[in-house]
Amino acid sequence: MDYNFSEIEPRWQNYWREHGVYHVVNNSDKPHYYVLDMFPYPSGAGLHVGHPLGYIASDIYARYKRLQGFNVLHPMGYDAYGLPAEQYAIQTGQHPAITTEKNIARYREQLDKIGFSFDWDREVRTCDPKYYKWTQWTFLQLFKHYYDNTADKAMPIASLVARFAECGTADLDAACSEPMDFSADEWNSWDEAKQQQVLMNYRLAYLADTYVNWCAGLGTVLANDEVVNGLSVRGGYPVERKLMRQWSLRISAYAQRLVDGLEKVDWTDSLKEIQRNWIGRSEGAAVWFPLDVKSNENVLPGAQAYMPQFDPQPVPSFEIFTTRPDTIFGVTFMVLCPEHELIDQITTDEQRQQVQDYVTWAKNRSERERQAEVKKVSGVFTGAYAVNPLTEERIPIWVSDYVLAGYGTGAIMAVPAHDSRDFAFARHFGLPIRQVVSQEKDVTSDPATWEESMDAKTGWSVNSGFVSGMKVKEAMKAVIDKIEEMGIGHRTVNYRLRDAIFSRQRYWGEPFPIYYKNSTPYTIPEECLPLELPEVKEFKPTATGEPPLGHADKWAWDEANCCVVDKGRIDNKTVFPIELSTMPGFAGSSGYYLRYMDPTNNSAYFSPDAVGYWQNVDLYVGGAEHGTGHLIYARFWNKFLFDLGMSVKEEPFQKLINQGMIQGRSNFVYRSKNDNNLFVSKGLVKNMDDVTPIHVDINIVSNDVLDVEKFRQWRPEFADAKFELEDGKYICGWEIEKMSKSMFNVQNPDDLVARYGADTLRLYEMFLGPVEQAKPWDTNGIEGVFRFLKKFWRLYEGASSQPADKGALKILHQTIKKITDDIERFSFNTSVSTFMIATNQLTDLKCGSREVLEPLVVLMAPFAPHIAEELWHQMGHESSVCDAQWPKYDEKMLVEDTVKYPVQFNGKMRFTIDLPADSTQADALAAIRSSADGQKWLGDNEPKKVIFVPKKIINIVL
RNA sequence: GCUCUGGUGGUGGAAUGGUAGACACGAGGGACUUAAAAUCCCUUGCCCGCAAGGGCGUGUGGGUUCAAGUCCCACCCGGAGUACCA
Repeated sequence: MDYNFSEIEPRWQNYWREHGVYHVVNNSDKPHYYVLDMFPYPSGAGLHVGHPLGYIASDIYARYKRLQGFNVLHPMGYDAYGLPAEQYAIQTGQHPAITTEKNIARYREQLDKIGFSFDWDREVRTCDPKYYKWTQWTFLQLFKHYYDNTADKAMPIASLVARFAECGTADLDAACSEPMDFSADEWNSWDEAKQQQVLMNYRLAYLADTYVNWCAGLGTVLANDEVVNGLSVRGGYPVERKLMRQWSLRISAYAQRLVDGLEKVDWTDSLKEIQRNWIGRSEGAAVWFPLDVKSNENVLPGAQAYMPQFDPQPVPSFEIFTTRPDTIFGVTFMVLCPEHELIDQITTDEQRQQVQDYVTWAKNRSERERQAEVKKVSGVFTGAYAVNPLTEERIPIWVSDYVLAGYGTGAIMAVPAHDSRDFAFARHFGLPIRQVVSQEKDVTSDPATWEESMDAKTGWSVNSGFVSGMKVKEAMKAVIDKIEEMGIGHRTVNYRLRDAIFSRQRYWGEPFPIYYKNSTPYTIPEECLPLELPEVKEFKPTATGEPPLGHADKWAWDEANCCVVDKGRIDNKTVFPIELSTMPGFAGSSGYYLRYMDPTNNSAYFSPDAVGYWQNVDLYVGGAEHGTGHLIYARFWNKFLFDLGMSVKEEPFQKLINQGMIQGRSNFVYRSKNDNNLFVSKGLVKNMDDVTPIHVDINIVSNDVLDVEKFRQWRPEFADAKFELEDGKYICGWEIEKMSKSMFNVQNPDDLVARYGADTLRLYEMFLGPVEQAKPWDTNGIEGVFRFLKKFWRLYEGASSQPADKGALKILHQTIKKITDDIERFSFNTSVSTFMIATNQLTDLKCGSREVLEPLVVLMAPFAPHIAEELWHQMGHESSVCDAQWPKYDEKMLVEDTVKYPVQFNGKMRFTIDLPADSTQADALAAIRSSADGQKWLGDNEPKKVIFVPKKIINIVL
């Protein structure tokens, strides 16, 4: 009987479903193991061959762990909220829930055909109220907590309130938006609204006026990771900076723990590096520079208020951040960002007009413009001066947009000799440049002759007062010690990581469980969750510019009856308006891995028992493109839940594997420029200028040979196409590009499953190359894998209970060893090769022994579960191969009697020689001498040196 | 610019300091067949040679080593991330 995958595969898929083979329980004597895939957004296009790559790899590992005796959690679900379904709704009026439902059904159908071992009883969908109840719940907890830097964890707001009532902000070290300083009396004298306003400064989920990434094209605000080069990642619309009142998550409070945690996880260095760069920790010093009040009559007394918490100076000062305190003797000007609040107060009358014009211009520039013109230097002098606290020099204060408002204090001390940006600025405006670091001790040169600044953090200080002659590192320490002693600054750390903007002016997302009394936000009680997404008439923003939820009629909170009521009943006494924004995509995906542990729990996010059993994700597989988004947010979310005592591990994903992107391989036909109907085969094109390459659907091309009949039918304009053929064939050109519809290079897994079966698809995706490497999709090789499976199948047609001979057993044990090693290091492409080698060898030996074939089928089961299950049952087993036992190799079976030694002379391989495995160096040399090959190369010469590596190699140096 | 990756036959790739090119695809030749499909066998890095055999070969140039695709230094090229973060 031939290998009939189309009969076998659906039959076993039904069997698995009916027998609940992949159902996982939360209690077991077995050790636990959690294998997770990044769940997909169900797009309208369905899966292409790139999606299952990671799923297949994780499925192999999950099945392998199960065969090793682990209780394996391997769930799947859908990241179901998102922009495309909503954009589609705006265009067509079809409710996003319907679109999403349809797309999920299609995904499920495609996934089922590939034979994954997912426990579908645990499926989650982020748009399901039973699920987002807990997304909303977590948001409420974030709202009700603040970050205490002393305890280094999140603490209840209630304890902060108690503290304020007792001692105000005294000794408080908490993450906040603005430093605050008040007494218990002040706190107690404030009314409810004022107190709420103050608390907002500390909450981990807070409402604030912040500069946001406003994307008019999508009608919403975006997080930093959703914007690339000034354009939205989704849709590519321009993004501008805008000051808006938005919900944010105080993820910056966790910056240090997010950096530290990277030490504890088993991720690739490159991904850790991406996160480290994104968090952007830099050590340095905060230094207060006093204003030169005497020489600047325009400085208002109000400037003093700029330093509310820290007031060491008799004169007004402003704070800067620097990573190079050692260069403080080289400061020749100061720069403020255009948003800096000091600008108005210090600018002189002569400069006022110019400064105002510049600030207006800078603020109105789009992010894209600003980024595109980074090389262009711009700025203006304020007319005011600061004083260098160490040299007492008078230093001009400038305004420029190369200093960013969102980092540090939005003000810098400029050291043009040792900072390339300051250097460019100084050169452009003719400001002085002073060398304070030299690469060779006491050797200086005239900065006027320099072509660039010396940014390196190495060398010695020069022209630097008391630190002159010190190494850069010592000078840094000495300067910080000095400014701390003077009380004008301190050692500090800055992070590039900004708080995550959490509001979206969209419909298809989780509603915020928040209502407003006099524009002060209040939380909807936890027991009233979920706050369900209301129906709306339209998915567009309202005429007044409100988010789509503004169209909802029933969208007001009845405080007394704790229910959502009609908007018409809003009286701001007992019925209040509900928040109109929804949460962003990363809200639902930040904690889903925990929910899989206990997906139907209605009284808690997940039970302590469930998380106590599963702990965290042991293996997470997904794309590296989530490095600055999902993988940061999820780590933050998990750490917060850890602080709450809910999650039990600080890091959610212990080991992480990035699957490489599958690129498309496009095919081209070449249309003659002289004859619009003539297509020239690739080999016959003499000059590429004479032809126009046209993308052609890869589904009508096989091994780069075009099916000309299908091409004529493909599109009406090609119906009468003529061809110039080579050897009777039309050969297409090819190129590696992104996989996309417009390039006609999308490969749909269903077509391949229909043609070759799921097992072939699974093996072939693995056979393409290392999982983590990007590689082009090319169906050319799939035939080879299909042939292999047919050959593997034939091996079992002669299965018998005869004992196996030694050779066959050796092949088996070698295979067990290699496959086990390969799976452990996620080298699945070499596993497939190993199966091919074993099958070829056993076929040559005509081995039909069950003693060999049974363990072999277990080895195959994680890779090709359908054929393995079929053969397993054919050999008389009643239970699923999924519950078989992973074979162990016997070292004794691998022992070789003789070893084929490569013999090198001066490091060049000349011949091989068979020697007994226990040969010594002397034995080997004697054998070489007496062999014909040995005579030829060695003759009667005495080797200068002989390297003999037992069982590996012999190298003779002459 | 900075950071991280990668560079091996016509193609995908293998080789954890020890025989470079495993395993496949493609190509060429052959067997079986009325034919096709399927299956099987041989050849296939480049150069010289009828052959035996030899030389050259892992982006480039150096180095370490008995031995380098693998380790070190410098450079070139591709991909990804990031982008005035002081």
